[in-house]
Amino acid sequence: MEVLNGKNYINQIAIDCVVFGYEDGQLKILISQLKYKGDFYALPNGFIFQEENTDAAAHRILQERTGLKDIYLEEFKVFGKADRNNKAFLDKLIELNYADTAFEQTHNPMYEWLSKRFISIGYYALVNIKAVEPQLTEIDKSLEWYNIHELPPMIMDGNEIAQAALKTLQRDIDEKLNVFNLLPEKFTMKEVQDIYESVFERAFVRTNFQKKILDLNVLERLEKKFTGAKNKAPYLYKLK
Amino acid sequence: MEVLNGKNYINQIAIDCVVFGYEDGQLKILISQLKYKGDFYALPNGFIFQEENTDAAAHRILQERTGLKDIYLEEFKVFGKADRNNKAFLDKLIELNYADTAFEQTHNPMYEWLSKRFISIGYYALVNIKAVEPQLTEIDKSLEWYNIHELPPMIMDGNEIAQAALKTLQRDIDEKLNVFNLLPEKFTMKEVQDIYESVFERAFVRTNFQKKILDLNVLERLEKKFTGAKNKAPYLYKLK
DNA sequence: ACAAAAGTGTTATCTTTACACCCATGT
DNA sequence: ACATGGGTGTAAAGATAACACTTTTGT
Repeated sequence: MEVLNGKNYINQIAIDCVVFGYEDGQLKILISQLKYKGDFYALPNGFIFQEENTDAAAHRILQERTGLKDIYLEEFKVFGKADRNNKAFLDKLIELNYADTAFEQTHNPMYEWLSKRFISIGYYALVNIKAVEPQLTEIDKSLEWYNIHELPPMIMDGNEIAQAALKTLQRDIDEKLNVFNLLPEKFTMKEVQDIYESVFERAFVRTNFQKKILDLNVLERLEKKFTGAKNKAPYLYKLK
Repeated sequence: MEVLNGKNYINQIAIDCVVFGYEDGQLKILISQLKYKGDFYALPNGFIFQEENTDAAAHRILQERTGLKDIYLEEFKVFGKADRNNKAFLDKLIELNYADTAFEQTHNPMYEWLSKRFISIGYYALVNIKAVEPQLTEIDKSLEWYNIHELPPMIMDGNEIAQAALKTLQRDIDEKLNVFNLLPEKFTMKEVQDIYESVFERAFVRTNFQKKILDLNVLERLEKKFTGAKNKAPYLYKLK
């Protein structure tokens, strides 16, 4: 049983979260830039308390960063390569930030703890982006949304994890009908289609897409949405 | 870094394997009965070495028990409840086997190590049952095949893990085309159908099933298989 | 000849796709 | 009036399901 910041975490296991949101017609994920010299980008991540369900840990990690309590979450893959550790990242960070202070790597318990081989459990989350107010933790310089198809290079295998999450979403989206977690209570069909097109990186025929989604029989048609645009106003829908 | 039998394993992480095989028209999985008093049944499981990929660990665990080197394996789910530990099982085992020897639980390092909360990574494997020669490890009384729909009660959440594996197989089987890993090099269409019917617990119309599988365009038709039965001999197939 | 199981073919039904057409909205 | 995007309908194409029919095998 080891300790990080006085917390009783399980050793050598991490959780990495790929948080999907939808905004301006784009599918995005939440990425933190670390508040250290050097452009370090990372997925929201954290560790698991000894007496905490792994699912609960993922929820806690995301609540800290999004303020949201009830988040749609799915565990999707374990990342467990033997050489999967933070050493390269930590050494670079120390080199760029603590070069003059002669950082004691070999006997620093935090360095020891963090530089071990880590197995990470990948979760993906679908959130209503408007409901999120990104919360900086003590190690974040920024916490922002990036288009899933234009991600900055992340530390460790962050980019690989994000791609695997997207692939899982492709597999799950029709089966679990979880797209709607990305949208506010009321939404238009075009918004649903935008998300599908981002997820699958291809266009869908508008009219057939509408039919397919309505045939799922999970949506209730509401009033029209008048945007001021000079075209027919689309209907709003909500989940039944 | 802790030690079990002198091995350098990662703490508090285990691997549980659901090994599927097909025999006598039935889908079966491999289950060990432990060589202790009390009817303890368990999935093939083990731990991960510090310098070992998790996938490699799963392969090693299965090679020890099946003798097979190249096994079709898929990681499918993490089992991470906070109360997931071996305590109840170990205490029962000690009560039934070491009652008179006043087993020192509190300071026995093996007990300490094993009774901690464990996160388990679930893998499922598909093997040609004929190629397997179950190998007893030092803790097994027997290692046998059980019909997936008639499993004995296992220690921990073994039964839950097996059910989750089956559910994953239902999802994967058409997409990954991995059924054929359950069969020998040459097999008949009926054998493929038997497996599908076990996996989905429902009947398929024979003629349509044949068409569906052949339309996948992954099989090559070979010679007929004469069994001595008084009916038309079925063709054998193999993967292209 | 016959029973049992395997293989082929045909038709009906359901799903998916492509696209024509009409409708509402603001300038 | 018209450009723009939204909604409905229809027909063609493709996939799935039901089932009749034929073939092969050993007794």
